Amino acid sequence: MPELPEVETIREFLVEDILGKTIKNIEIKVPKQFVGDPKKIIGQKIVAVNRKGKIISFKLKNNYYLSCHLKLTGQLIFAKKQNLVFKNKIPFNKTKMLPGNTTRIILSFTDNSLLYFNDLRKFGWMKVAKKPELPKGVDVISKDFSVRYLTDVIESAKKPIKLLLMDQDKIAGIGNIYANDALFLARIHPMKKSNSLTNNEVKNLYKKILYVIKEGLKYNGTSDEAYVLPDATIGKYQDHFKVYGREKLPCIRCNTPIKRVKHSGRSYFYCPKCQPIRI
DNA sequence: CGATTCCCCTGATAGC
DNA sequence: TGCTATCAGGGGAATC
Repeated sequence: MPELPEVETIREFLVEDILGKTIKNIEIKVPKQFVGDPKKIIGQKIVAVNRKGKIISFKLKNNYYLSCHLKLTGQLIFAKKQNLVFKNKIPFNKTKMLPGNTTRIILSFTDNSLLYFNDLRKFGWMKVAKKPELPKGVDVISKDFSVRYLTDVIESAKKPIKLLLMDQDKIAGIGNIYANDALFLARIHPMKKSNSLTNNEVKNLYKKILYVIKEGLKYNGTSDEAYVLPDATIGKYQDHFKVYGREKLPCIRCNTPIKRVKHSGRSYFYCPKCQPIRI
């Protein structure tokens, strides 16, 4: 599921691929996934490729923005021309060519290159508006995300710390993978009440959050499901998971089997020995 | 208001 | 083999 490292990796690739290009046409195959007036983007040059949290926004020459959220299974894949055969299999698509069975929206540019928005589960969206769609929270890799800010947010919340880390209205960019892994490295139980963390725990957690996000970026994100880079290659952070996705596998630190519990419809992964609920 | 559940969707998987 | 029920999950809406 695309979180900050995945979306930032996509953004960096798209700066190379489509920044400065002019949109020739848009084909919307699933109308519910596109919000706004598609005519507003036709003939417009892309003058910036931005990101905040998990949302990517293309700024257009006419000052409109095309924003995109990939949710669980969204993909943004670039092709220099039609009928391009990709070297890699595209997850959840039957062939190595696009458009595929999960292609929902297609942008074409005046140089005949294309950007495909694929999304198996149809939860993602694109939106055209005069302003970019922005999460309220502070972006994790912006300079506004400080120990001070994290402390303020944590001290004023009672909910489980993992839920807080994933709250996009507070901190933008962290999802289930990096929240679970950061808490493991910080040796904090994911269900621990936010306002029960000590100052040292918060400081340490801050470091571990930045560490796992940087690890995610270093490996071009996590491709354990649908996520691929815009060139259809895969990220590799899944080979470096700390606890996420490791239910019943030995803890990388103490060999204790990793536990997985469900709460509020989401999975919590943790090592019962390294992350005791009481400290 | 805070906490929890439902819902959107479809491929993978388990159960019979 | 083949059909059916269950599950995963970001985030907004509905409900408790």
